[in-house]
Amino acid sequence: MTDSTIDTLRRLPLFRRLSEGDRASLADVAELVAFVRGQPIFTEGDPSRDLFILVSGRAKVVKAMPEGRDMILELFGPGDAVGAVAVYEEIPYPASAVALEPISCLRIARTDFFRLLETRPTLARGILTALTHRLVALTNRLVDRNGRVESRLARLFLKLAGDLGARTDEGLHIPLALTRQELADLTGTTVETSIRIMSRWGREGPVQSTEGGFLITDRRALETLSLG
Amino acid sequence: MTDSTIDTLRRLPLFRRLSEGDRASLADVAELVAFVRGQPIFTEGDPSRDLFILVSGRAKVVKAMPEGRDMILELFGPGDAVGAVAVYEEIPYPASAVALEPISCLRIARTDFFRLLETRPTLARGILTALTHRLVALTNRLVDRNGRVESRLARLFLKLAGDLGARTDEGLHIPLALTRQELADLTGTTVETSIRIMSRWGREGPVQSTEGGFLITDRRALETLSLG
DNA sequence: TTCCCTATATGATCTGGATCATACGGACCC
DNA sequence: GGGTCCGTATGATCCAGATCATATAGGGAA
Repeated sequence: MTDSTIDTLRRLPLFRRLSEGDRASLADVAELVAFVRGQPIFTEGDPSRDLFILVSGRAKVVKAMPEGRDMILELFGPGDAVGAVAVYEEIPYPASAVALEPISCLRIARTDFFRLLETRPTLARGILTALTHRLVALTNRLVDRNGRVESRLARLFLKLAGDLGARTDEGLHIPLALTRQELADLTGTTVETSIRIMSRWGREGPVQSTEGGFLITDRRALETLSLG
Repeated sequence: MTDSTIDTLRRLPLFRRLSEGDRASLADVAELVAFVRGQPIFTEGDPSRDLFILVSGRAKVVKAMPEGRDMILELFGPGDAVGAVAVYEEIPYPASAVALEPISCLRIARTDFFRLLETRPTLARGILTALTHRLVALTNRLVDRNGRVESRLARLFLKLAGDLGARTDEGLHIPLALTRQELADLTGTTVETSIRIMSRWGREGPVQSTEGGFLITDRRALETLSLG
């Protein structure tokens, strides 16, 4: 397993600049684990024993709101460290992480993580960068919660398109199947409202639902909507 | 100036654990500057040349929304580093920082900041901790934006009380003068709504406005409201 | 003093979207 | 086959709070 783990590490931006020795010692303590769609990686309130680094697939970090509603705090993709803050702060996971599709990730125990941090300064630098990026992203999420729901949904699809959109002859394809509920959790609205907008868009508008994802047929219209 | 700067550094949590030598080299590059209430420390879009560390007083970080409305992203107090992310990422300030009262802070130029980061690993560790704390705080801000406006306002006052409330015989006193507009910017509502709630609370409710701040007369009632 | 500007205050509307209700197709299981 | 989920869909109703409008009390500046 160790050899393929080293290969995996070599492909992740976070670890690409490490020396071979660093990567080897990291591979020693990292274990490759897989999850199916909908499976929790960890659950809100659990003691944070492990840090996870996404290798393939996407995951959501959700926080259960007091009224029972869920709120999606972040979407993670390959190379992102999930649960890093909880592990670093030695607090229980403040939110749950759930696989949005079949994923694989590296699991690193807290104790190993801290040992690595002490012995590999370059790793600390990489983590610092990752954290500042997440701070910027979270700030944007805060700002994004303003305006009409339709604008927020439009902005969400523009962001998804930027992150993982693939040009096809029919338009921009987003290969990520999100339920209307998940769209609602991402934009801070209710299922009914997200369904209403999505079905209207499906008829006349700029985004179609496809099996396994979405298709943006009119990016320009989406940009106009995102401002309103 | 350097001597008093070292004294100042010794009192900030972020730098308390540094060696005397570390502090001396930091004091060499830090300059103590003052701002009056309402004065911008830096402005959104400006190139991020300097990092600021608040020594006394409070400041707000605001982002101008497209519709002209302002949004307060964070409140900073003594010991907090303002503009750290922009400086570290070498991007223009993504938001403005404005003094909420007469403040003083240390200004450190980007180049000096990076030089310090390289030569003083303990400093990097301290910054890492500060960043994770801010991540947690920002996440809470995201979650806090749910529920009725009155609940959000109640939660805001409970947080302010926890941060800087002082017990008096009449109740918990918050020595920070925020305008109704700033309360609105913090809770994501309009001036009119924040004025309505504050004047109702002033008559019958749990929070009174005083010169120079607020007085919480019924913390229990505020906690009840914060859940609604 | 008068003028102007800002913060606070309060009333009168209007509406986006939450809430409640009902319905329908598909997947899975017994 | 007939249940029982779950995701999607759509209509009907309702209300918190945005918006618009107007008013009053300081606080400077001239």
